[in-house]
Amino acid sequence: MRYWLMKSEPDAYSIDDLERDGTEHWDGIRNYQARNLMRDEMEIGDRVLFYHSNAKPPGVVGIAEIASGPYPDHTQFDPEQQYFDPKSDPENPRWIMVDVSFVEKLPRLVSLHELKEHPQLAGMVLLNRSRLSVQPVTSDQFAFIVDLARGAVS
DNA sequence: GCCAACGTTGGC
DNA sequence: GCCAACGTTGGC
Repeated sequence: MRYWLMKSEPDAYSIDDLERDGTEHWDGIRNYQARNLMRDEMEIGDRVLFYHSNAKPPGVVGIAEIASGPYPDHTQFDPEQQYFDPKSDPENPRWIMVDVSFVEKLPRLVSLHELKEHPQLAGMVLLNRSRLSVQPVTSDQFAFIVDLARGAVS
């Protein structure tokens, strides 16, 4: 199993929205690196740290899991949609998405500020090339952050 | 709202 | 293929 971190702006879609919905398709990814990870690396059952970006404060708020393989993101073909891509060929869709299911909310938010304080996490993609909205985390990083939220480490 | 970092586009 | 211009992300 692999581990991931996925960002969402809570004003657009929060962990509470995912808890309510249970499962949601992760549309709107328009970055090739993020797309390639979803298309080539993710597997059903992989665990995801749900991260609130552009939030006060930004941080990890919950756990989700990958619930489908990759399939075309329909929003790329709809001119009414924010994520419309006129250059994408319906015969060979440029953008894909996966389904994500709610697992649990963490007992507390682990803020970006707090993540930066732990040398164990210094290698996180989030803390280095922070713009990727879908990024891998190691099993150790994943476990450490969940332990932080649960008060099992400090 | 600012702006640094980064990604994409397109002229050459 | 280079790189300047432009657009987006996301912390602050």
